Amino acid sequence: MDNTFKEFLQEKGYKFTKQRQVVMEVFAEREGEHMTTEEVFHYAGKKMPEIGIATVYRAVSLLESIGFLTALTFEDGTTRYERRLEDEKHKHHHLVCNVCHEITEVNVDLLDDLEEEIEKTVHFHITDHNLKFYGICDKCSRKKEGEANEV
Amino acid sequence: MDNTFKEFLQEKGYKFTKQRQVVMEVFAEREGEHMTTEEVFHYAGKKMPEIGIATVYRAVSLLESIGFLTALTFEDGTTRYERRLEDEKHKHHHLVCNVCHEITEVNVDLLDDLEEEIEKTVHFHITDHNLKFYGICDKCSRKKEGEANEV
DNA sequence: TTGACTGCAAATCATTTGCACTACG
DNA sequence: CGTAGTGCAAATGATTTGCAGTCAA
Repeated sequence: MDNTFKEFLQEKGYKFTKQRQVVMEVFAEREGEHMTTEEVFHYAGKKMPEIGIATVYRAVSLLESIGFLTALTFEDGTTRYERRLEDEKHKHHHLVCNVCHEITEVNVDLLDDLEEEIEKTVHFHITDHNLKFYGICDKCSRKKEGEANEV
Repeated sequence: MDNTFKEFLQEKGYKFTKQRQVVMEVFAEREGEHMTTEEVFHYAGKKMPEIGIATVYRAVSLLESIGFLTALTFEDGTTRYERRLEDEKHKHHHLVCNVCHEITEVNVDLLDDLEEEIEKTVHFHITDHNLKFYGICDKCSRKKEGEANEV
């Protein structure tokens, strides 16, 4: 598995260093998580205590630029990263719970029609889009009901 | 017109101060612009040189909380504000040009169906959504063509 | 070997906060 | 008049950068 990581970097002309490896491993071992750089640093530190946070910042932004990661920006301004899956087509969007702040994913391809419509109407060449839904997840809304009954 | 501003604040129990007035005026005079707090500060300073940036930060976030403004967060992490129009229904989305960074607006209501679908499928109660399109605006793509021809 | 990469600490940038002062209601 | 609101400067938090030392190719 490490080998894939190594190639990923070397194909693009970057060195495969221990710290980059560690950062990549953190993402591989935490599929589905959306981590801030601080969080990545925290997990990376468990595997390699000497790693510096500046290095993690540099690694994470490098990995984003070469397509290993995708950056997500939320309403509250925080930036989080997720591992970019191989199948690029598979565009997904995020549901952000306002209570527990958990981020889940949904697949909706309907946006393609929308883009086409906009391109024609407004003459704007769309290359990317960003859709996030905010609300309350199932878990939290059940919890709320429970609390209400306790009164 | 100032009177509306005054009421807007006083109805919610806030004082109508000169600095808040100035900030509101800046937005009123720049309909359609999406400004960072720094930019608001800059324009406000022309009307009232003594105003402090901390006050502008405070004013802008107050105005957002009482519905006079809407905050927008972009991919690059910047937060910008736009004046919230009276007709809340009128949900619009943003087109962000990657070249000139100009932000334009589009109206698309199709998202409602999408939300409904998601609510049913994933059991997530959606209260808000955020959709942005990134690409190249008409103006910039024409400019690019021009440059290509110059070669 | 040697330039890319790293760790560290200092710098930067956006935003927030403490505090004494001011002015709106 | 009394308190919410302000200006200023210092504090904060996230991210970046300069630099001397290190290590992958």
